[in-house]
Amino acid sequence: MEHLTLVDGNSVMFRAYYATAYPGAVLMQTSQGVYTNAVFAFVNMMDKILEQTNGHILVAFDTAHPTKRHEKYQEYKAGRAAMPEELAQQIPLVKKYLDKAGIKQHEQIGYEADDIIGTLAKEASQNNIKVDVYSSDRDLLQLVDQNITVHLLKKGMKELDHYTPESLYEKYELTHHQMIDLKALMGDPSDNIPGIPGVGEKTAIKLLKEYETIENLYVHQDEIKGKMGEKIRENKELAYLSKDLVTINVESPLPFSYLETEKIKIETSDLIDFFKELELKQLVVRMANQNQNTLFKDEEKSDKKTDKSFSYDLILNDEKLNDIIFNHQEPMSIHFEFSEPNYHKAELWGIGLSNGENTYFIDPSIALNNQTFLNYLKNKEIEKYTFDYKAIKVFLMWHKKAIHTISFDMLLAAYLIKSSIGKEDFTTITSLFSSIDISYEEQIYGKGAKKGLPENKELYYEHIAKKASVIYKLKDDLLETLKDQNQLELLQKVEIPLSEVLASMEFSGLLVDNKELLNQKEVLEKRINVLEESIYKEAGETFNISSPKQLGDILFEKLNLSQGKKTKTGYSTNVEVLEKLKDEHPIIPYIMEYRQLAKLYSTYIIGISQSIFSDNKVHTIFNQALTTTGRLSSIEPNLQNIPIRTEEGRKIRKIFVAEKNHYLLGADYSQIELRVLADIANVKHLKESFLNNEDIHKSTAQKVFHVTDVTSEQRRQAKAVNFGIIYGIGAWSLAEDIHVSPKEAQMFIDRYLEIYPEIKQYMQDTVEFATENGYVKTLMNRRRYIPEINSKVFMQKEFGKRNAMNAPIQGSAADIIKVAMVDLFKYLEENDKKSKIILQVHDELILEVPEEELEEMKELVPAIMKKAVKLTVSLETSCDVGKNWYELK
DNA sequence: GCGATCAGCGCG
DNA sequence: GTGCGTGCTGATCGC
Repeated sequence: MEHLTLVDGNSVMFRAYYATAYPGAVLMQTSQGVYTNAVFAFVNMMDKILEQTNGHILVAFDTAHPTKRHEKYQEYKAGRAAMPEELAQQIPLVKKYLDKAGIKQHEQIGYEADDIIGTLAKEASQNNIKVDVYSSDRDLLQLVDQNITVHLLKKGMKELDHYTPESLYEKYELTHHQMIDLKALMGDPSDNIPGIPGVGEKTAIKLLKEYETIENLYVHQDEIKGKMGEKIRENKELAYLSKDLVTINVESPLPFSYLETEKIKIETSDLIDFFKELELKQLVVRMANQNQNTLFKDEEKSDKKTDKSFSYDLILNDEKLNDIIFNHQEPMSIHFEFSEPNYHKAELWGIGLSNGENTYFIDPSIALNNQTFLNYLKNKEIEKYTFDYKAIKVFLMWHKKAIHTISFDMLLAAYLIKSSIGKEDFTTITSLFSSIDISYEEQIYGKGAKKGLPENKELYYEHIAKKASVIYKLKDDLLETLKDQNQLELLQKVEIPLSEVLASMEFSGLLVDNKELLNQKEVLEKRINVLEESIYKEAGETFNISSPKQLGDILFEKLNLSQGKKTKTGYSTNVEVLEKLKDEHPIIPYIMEYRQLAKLYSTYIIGISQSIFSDNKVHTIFNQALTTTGRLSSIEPNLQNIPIRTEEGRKIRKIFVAEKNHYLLGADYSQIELRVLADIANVKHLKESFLNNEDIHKSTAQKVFHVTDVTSEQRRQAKAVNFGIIYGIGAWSLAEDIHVSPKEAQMFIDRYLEIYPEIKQYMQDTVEFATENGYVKTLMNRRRYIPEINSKVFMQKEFGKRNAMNAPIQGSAADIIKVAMVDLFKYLEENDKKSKIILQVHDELILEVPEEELEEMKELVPAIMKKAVKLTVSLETSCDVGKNWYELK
């Protein structure tokens, strides 16, 4: 043995936690709500440290028990803020990780991690063994010697500072022996070590350079003049006590020696299983890859990877497929595996089929040309179960094939049970509802540019087949849960039928006017070029205007404009900051215009061009199982954020047009969220206003400001409050929004809640419900879990409250329009109408309508939307038609 | 050359 | 510390 690594476990864990728990951060959690951010960062840190070791390593921890230091000084570490609950929960997990990784760990009652590390380090050093210590606690610098290097983690954990006797002297001009005295003189507020009052780092270093040690300082105490001298003489006791407290005990009675620190050989699969449990996908994949490399030597072990308890049959030809389908004219689960998430253009990699007892992998090129199989898919009498039905449906539509009668979709069911699964994959969702072990996609197919079918075909045959079997196996459990939670109707009457609607919308697509697109592209290019020139001229040099960093340098260093707030990485240059600088320099208006046009150009003109298919249409994908509130989202391209608020941006809408002899028809709910609020909170005055068809912001302003004639400014402010209320408002941010002082903003809110007292009551009740049950629900029993609401971290808890207040409102509005879509689609289908729903933008629907159906649809669409759900307030809708999207005002 | 992250900004 | 839910872009940085 020639090298030893010692890690201050508590200190590294703290850093690991706070590196990922900066204010406003959403902490990493498993789908069950177990916090894992600190474990993840800790493991990453340990991986880096392990690369530097050759086998001997120990991680030391503090215990909760008092130490010798507490006996000597009751106030030791007093006043230290309690460890956040989110971190405390992860300590046992980190310890478990160390066990699984074969890394020795130690904690000892009466001693701190420092003492354990100090004792082992000195012991090893005396035997001429090189020691590396890792911590973020500067106290450990006193251990530095010829053999011991101390590595201090800096903020964010990306960098380490290394301290040897030489570098220590360079930085402090003190020897490592003097580090104890330095700390003793300065004190340390975080450990509540007093030090000498009035002595900080500067003075302490000066004193130690002159007198070397505290002991010698007091031999010469009378030589020191002035106030400083007095203080030093007065606080002799404190200085010695402090020195005693900060001195690491390098002779702690440990039950083992530095020699017994060898890393134990481990079963990698155990560690992988542990990471899987915690859903730390990155770590699972990393370990699996490392493992693969070592497995080449060991063939036996690689057999262990294939699951013995799972078996499936391969179907690679028509005869066998005919046979199988003939024998299984019964409900089965079907899984289509695609080469990429965009199923409009994806290849089909394989099909899984299962009836619970038998599971099959079907060659995709066989399946799509086999009439028996295709007949099975479109047989309306036989139920099928899927995971992401819409993907299969749309894929088959592109191939002119049909599929019918889906009675269960695992993705939608899981989403209704727990809407936070939105961003998770099949594997994670599976592990949330069962203990079935199934590989991550990345393990099978790789990731990013390297994604593809593995050479070992059985690997993906099994994977795809297994997915089908999982769908079948989990079906009854999930349906049972939905039934218990009163959500069966939401699945069967809303979400699954909605899948059909969305599939049709996506497949229909939205036609693009190429001439208009090109025209706008050229106009924008010219204007952007002119603006660039003006900006360079004003700045006196060329630079990248799109780089906030470079722009910040120009504005705040070169032109010396008054800077507003800062971001994590530098000056903020966002629109709010620019707005304030508008009159300070002529360059600012140019930059603001440049920003606007550059956004339109890159995101909408160029971005959308890239998503146009060969039919000259864009085919978006609506994600039906993503948002935590129940809304849809739209990607590739996102058609839910096409500009409208400025005239400049709104022109983009001209590029989206109706097909020949068709019109676009847009119908939107007016104030749907406020109406939902009025209904579920039973807000008397709000309901009356809606009943009387009043301008809701105006009537709010009349009541808040006690006036009959409302100024436009008053209406604007009332509108901001109305919106704010829906989001779970705070006075501070409302103040920002409507440019008044926080105090005035608070007055507005108070007045508002006096006028609509039921809202206040509703908000209280909702937060209370969420605190007790851990979730909130919508009109149609959609749930959103809000674990943060019971957090001890203030910010997290407040965030939870706002979510609790907002989710039922936003979610109920989402429920309503979903029902309307299903109703409308059904009507169009049953009555053989040619009109098609093509877009949904949260509170509006857009249809493509043939000329001959136009008058009918103008009546019908709003009518169906209005009566989708019966509330105690009416739902009002407006309706417009035009040849392109721009004309729908 | 790729992936992750940040700042910024578009929508309801 | 400070109003909800989204997706996409270009710049930047680390590997």
